[in-house]
Amino acid sequence: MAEHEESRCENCIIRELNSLKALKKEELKAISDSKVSRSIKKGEALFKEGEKLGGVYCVRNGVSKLSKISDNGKDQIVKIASKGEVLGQRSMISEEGTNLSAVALNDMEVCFIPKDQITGRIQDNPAFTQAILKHMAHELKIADDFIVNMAQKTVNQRLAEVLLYLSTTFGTDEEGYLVLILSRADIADVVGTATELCIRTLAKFKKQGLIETKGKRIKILDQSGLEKLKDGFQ
Amino acid sequence: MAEHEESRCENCIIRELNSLKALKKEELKAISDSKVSRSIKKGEALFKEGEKLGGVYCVRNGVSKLSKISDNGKDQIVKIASKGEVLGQRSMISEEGTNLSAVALNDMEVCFIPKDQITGRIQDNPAFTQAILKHMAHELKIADDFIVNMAQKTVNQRLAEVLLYLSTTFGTDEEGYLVLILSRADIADVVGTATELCIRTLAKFKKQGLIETKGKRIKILDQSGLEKLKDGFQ
DNA sequence: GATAAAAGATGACTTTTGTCAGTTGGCCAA
DNA sequence: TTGGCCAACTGACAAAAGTCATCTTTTATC
Repeated sequence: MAEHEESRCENCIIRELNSLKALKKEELKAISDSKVSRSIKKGEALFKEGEKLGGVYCVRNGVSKLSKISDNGKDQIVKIASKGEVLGQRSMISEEGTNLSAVALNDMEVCFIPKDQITGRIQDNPAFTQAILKHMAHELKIADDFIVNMAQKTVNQRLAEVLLYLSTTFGTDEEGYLVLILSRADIADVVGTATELCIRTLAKFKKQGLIETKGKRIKILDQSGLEKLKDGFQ
Repeated sequence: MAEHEESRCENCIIRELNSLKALKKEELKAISDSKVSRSIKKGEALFKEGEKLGGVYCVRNGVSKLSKISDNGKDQIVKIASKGEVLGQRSMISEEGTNLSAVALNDMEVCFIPKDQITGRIQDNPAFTQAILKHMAHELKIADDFIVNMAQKTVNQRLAEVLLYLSTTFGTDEEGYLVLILSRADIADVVGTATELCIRTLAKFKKQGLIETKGKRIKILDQSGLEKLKDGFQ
């Protein structure tokens, strides 16, 4: 029985967003034959830190948080991954367990691609390897910037930055509210602070006319105000 | 006039420490012919953030700090690089200016390898590309861990961790003092705090019998005490 | 729609961290 | 030797962040 056209990797537009676009038709066909589609419900984990993965996950739909629990038991969200992102790639290449946990922030659809399909292509398709390398180099730059932000900026600045990031990355709806809705606790885990302080700071932003809230939904009212704040001009 | 044997890349043992070991004899010869050796005095910069690099620097001797100035004007040291490290590699691959500044912490000897020597090898030697990829994947894991530490740990914990890191990475002299001697300001810039708090915290550690100091030199007295501290059991 | 559970919000307080204004002490060069 | 300079150090205070207890609102479920 033939699968639907759009469920085949060769026809999947998602791959234009990641390193898989460097693969040839035949290679994609082989991957498509061995891949497994999976639905992940909001709140479910794709994998947990330390786990040995048998392959990578290509995100077709939905959003996932990648986090790690520090020695003091607090969770830190390191990245928010959505459509096109390939999860588990890094740990597969360095041949370790995953360093991060991946939990769905809303309902997701992912394709699981077995390990040997990826490692095989890294062995025999230099263009693919180079694409991953370039992507990883970029990720490393982002990580370095993140380190500097966490180390040197205040919660105020970091929260302002996160709100702007959510706006530019995931966009806003017709009413101007951020499309990606996170719990206050999750926002705090991205910012790297306690939930209470996150809530208080949001309330302060609201009082200052920078944002507006409606339940857990957030609307940015003064983008340039937030940008100034993030750069330290308070 | 023939160069000294040990100044040729083919004979340089340093390359065993990095991705260059994946190169073939002829490739190394070509690199050797185009490389330029350079001496950097303590305090001098190899490059500054934002600069476009014409190649990479392979560290033969000495230690360099890699840092970035945050929007608030404070410097954050992201990495301490020594013998074998290749600097500028990441920015070359992602074809951007450097994200970090590199400043010598003591007198250094480096080899400058022109850009096209590296990009050329990435194009035509898959083993080399894979070696860099694997290294970069590992660096990314370290960066993620760093993010979690900066975000979730106290200055106490982070300073304890830095001292242990300096000890295991650069070792101690006959008297037990850390071999790599950093100014208090540099230690503070690694930890991500103000110099005064760094000094105060060192004084506290001293009072607790965890360390001993003599001028700017530091000796670890109670390693397991520091390890407990770093993991949050104070 | 009632009820329980979870998430959001707030007050009061403590701890941690940052800042400013000094003093001390070692090192180098004239 | 002396003066100047810089890094190390200290005290006093202010600001930022974390914690705990409690209350309110929202959401989910029967």
